[in-house]
Amino acid sequence: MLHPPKSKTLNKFLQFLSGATLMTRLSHLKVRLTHSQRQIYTLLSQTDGAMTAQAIYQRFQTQQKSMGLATVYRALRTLQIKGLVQARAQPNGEWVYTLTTEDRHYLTCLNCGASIPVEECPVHAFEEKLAQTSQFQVFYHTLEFFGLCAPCTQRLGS
Amino acid sequence: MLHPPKSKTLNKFLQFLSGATLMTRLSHLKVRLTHSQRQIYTLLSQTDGAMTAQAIYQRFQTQQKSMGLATVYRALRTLQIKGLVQARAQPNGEWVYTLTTEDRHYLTCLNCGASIPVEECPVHAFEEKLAQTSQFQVFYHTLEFFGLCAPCTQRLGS
DNA sequence: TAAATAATGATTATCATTCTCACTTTATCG
DNA sequence: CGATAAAGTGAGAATGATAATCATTATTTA
Repeated sequence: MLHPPKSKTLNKFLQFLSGATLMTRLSHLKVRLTHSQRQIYTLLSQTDGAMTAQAIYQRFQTQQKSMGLATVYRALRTLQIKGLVQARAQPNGEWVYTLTTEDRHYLTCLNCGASIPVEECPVHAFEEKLAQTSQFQVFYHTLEFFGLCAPCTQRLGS
Repeated sequence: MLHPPKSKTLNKFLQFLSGATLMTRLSHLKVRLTHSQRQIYTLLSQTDGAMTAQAIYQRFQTQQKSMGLATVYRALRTLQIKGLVQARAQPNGEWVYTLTTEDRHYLTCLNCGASIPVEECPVHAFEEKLAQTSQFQVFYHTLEFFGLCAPCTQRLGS
């Protein structure tokens, strides 16, 4: 049984969700978010681009009510398991976090680490099919092309 | 760790390459590999599945001629820039390395970290088109679906 | 309201990865 | 060839992001 979301934050966030994955994500919404989780979710929704856990921590340090570093990591993990937030590893090893509604297709340079978002994506239909045919509950996917960007190709000679 | 065994020799490896990306990778094969790089390449070609840098280091420790840890990391980075080796971040933060000929499509559970290879892939054509229309030199791509595996979905109640 | 449960924060611990620097090997070129 | 430059290597230390600990506080549940 599904409890309908009641808070305004959740309603706003629902506007982001669409399509077949909506139901799977909704099933997780009945679990209330803690204060910290909601704060982080709100921050990510207001931020252009991705943030590292450390950056999120720093941001809350500058506010009246700070948030412990451990809480940031715990909340991010919980938000991921709820399907609301995704993590992506950068070549330098740091993880960046975004809402699962953000861009998630990149050209990533193996040399300088630059990540260029790709607009097009041929796999949304595949994702839905996969979610139906496998027991796996798909929240989001990442399609990443690795190689060398033009400047680095030139710089390295080849 | 979770990859099915694949073919290993350089000749066989070349069979996997096709179309536009073949030339770009061949251009890198001309560059000589150092002794360490070749050793790591050979090890990966003889290993089923992916290895962490630490595991590679350990493996060479047990042999007569050991290899420094820094060298392992340096060689892996160089092999990546040459387009011969790919790295993939696991949810626990560790990186695993495989030849760029291995499977690279997964269902990854956000809770337990299990990665299940997916055979099908709808983006190979897209990759070639992308390599031609962008200045980016594509070595390989990763298509990863994140969510919860069946056991974890049940375990977490939902 | 009281007891049970979950979340939090300050701190410490962990550990994969990178850096440093002295040394060795390989490449370049007169 | 030899000399010199350039690149690669290894041992160990430093880095830094993330996880673990544990006492305390907030939130649910009955």
